Amino acid sequence: MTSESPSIVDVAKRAGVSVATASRVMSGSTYPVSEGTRERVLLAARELRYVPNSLARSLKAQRSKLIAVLVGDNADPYFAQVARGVEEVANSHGYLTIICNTERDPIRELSYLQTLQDYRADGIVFTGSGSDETSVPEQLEIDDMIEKIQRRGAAIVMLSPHNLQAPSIQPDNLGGAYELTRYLIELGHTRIAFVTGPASVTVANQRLQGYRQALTESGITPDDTLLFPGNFTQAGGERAAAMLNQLPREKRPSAVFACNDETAFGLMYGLRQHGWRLPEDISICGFGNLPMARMVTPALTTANISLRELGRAGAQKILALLQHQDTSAQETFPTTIVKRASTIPFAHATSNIDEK
Amino acid sequence: MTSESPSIVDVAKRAGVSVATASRVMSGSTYPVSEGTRERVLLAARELRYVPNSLARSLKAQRSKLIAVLVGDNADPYFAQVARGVEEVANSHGYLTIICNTERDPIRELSYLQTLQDYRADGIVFTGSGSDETSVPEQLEIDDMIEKIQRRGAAIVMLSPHNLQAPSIQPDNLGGAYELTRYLIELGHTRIAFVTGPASVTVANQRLQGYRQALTESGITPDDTLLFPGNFTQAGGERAAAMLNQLPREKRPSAVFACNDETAFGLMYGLRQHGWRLPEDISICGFGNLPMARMVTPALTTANISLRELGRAGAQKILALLQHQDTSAQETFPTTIVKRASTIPFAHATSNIDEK
DNA sequence: TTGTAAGCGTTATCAT
DNA sequence: ATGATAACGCTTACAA
Repeated sequence: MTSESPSIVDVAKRAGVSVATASRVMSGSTYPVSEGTRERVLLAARELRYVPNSLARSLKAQRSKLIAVLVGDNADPYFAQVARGVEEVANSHGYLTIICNTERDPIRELSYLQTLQDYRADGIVFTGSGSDETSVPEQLEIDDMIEKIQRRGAAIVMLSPHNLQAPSIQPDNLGGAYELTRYLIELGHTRIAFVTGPASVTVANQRLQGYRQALTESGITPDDTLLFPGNFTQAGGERAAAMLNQLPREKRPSAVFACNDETAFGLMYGLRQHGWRLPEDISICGFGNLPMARMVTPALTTANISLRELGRAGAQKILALLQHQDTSAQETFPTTIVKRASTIPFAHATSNIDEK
Repeated sequence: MTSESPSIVDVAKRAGVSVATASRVMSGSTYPVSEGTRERVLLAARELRYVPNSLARSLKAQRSKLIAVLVGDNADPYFAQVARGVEEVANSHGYLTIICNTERDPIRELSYLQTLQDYRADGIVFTGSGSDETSVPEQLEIDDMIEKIQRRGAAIVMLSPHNLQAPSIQPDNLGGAYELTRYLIELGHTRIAFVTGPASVTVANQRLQGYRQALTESGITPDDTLLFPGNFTQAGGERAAAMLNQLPREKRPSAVFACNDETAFGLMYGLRQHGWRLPEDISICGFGNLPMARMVTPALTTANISLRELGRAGAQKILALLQHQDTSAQETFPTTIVKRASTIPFAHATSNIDEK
């Protein structure tokens, strides 16, 4: 138990030099040290199996070389990929990555922020947060905390829409949803349902807005009876399927826009359980283009977000901020729609044929 | 930039007490402090917005309250879920979780272990490592490193088979694969192909072994021409599909055991691209029971591993070890097979019908 | 080129 | 019950 890890003092002693010199060698300082002593120190360190203590180093240096990534849920492939991207860049720059699952709960978010402040994390990448709700008291505290963290010199980057005072890289949710809806309309669909995300989550509402905008522009009045509540999970999609199935035939939409891919997967599964044939009975699109989107049957039409790349970009922005390189405060991250088999022309849909 | 975070010294000054007293209050020590002073300290801390420095605390306490989880790739849902479970338990016990993507590369593994040693991580959960290759020089160094880490007093737990000196919780890969293969045999299949995992990765070979064992016991001689190389990815599964498709009709298997679910997904996708109908043309099973396994068409027969729970168990074992509670060195984690639509009786298979 | 010593923010030991 | 002080392991002025 008593782990007598050798410290730099031991190394110095063994090498017969001062701690300062030993430190200069071990820390890779540019400070001049004669070749002879350098080697003696290195040798001593090797012999003692010396391991520098990052905690002490960080304490002294006032920077931890720790980057945190706050995600809604790492078990969700969306977040898992973003986190992967963050870690990739962080690691290649000598940073460790701390992962925090917030479950989109402001209380948990706040608690993590507090802890990360305690640990003097150098950077924090936010994703899967962002609520429209400004009335929640925690939101104010989060605002406050974020400011404190930034004042300390740490960098914060948001990868989802947020009304906080921090640089962000935001996927073009509105644009993607708009394009996707336009595409459905071009296919001839007019009754297009929408399965929402969790209430008051900004990303979800941005997508809803894009959907509505496309409808309106095409002269279709958004019909709120075609809005079904979801929560970004497969289970939510399945519940929406049950509700769709309850609808009298003539009220059924010929297409559904699911707020994210997971929802679309659950929706497809649920509808099929209820005996619907896809895509004949209904066209479906998702959002995100998860790796499974092309694997399901029928392959899912969706909007691609290069999630791993988004994570990488987030981490890179953190690094840039830490070096006080001016980076634009708000960047947009492209989303491009991917047309696949889950959406077919209204002309081919059974809902259309039935009506004939 | 100059972040004048107040330290405990400032709090003490403001409260008009010694740092010792302030510390006793702030650290939640059991040491007696009069109610009056306690409140003065608390007030001062609040006014100064004092945030204890975990780095300093860890340095002093010789424990970092950091737990690391080493995964092959966090973008793989298998690992993402395990990591989620680890983080869940870690967080609820006041630990932060560091995530490390090793890409199953011993060099990267070693480098992470080194860094984690530097940071004095209290615990390390390994998963997605474990090679049969003992000849690789890095493997020896990893052994060495692990021992060093343990000597320091840190806890290490393996969640995949490993020939290292550390406690482990291992999913019953052999048993699951055995059961799954038995099931295929019961369905009447005799020509059962196997898509492997990455070469020399122990988990993959354990599954192969279970498959072989079941065949042999049923009097079927394992046929190595039915072994197709995979690598635990969708892409690997797709390549295997192409190879299967090349096979002359009479040499085709009537069922395939894919070494994990991702491979099975790729395989299904690939085969369908080549015009195969599933499950009529071939039965398929995977391993892992990822959330998508039930969503694909046909729903995938597979062996369930409660991955999040596995991660939780891993973290719990770390905590137990840190408190020197004796926990059994080697635990087995159950796998249970889940029968779904992707596997049908040989009697219903087209390969059988064709032969008639 | 090398060494001395102060300090990063805590906590624990020993006095008082 | 409270306080002074010495660590924890490292880096960096400042001296030599």
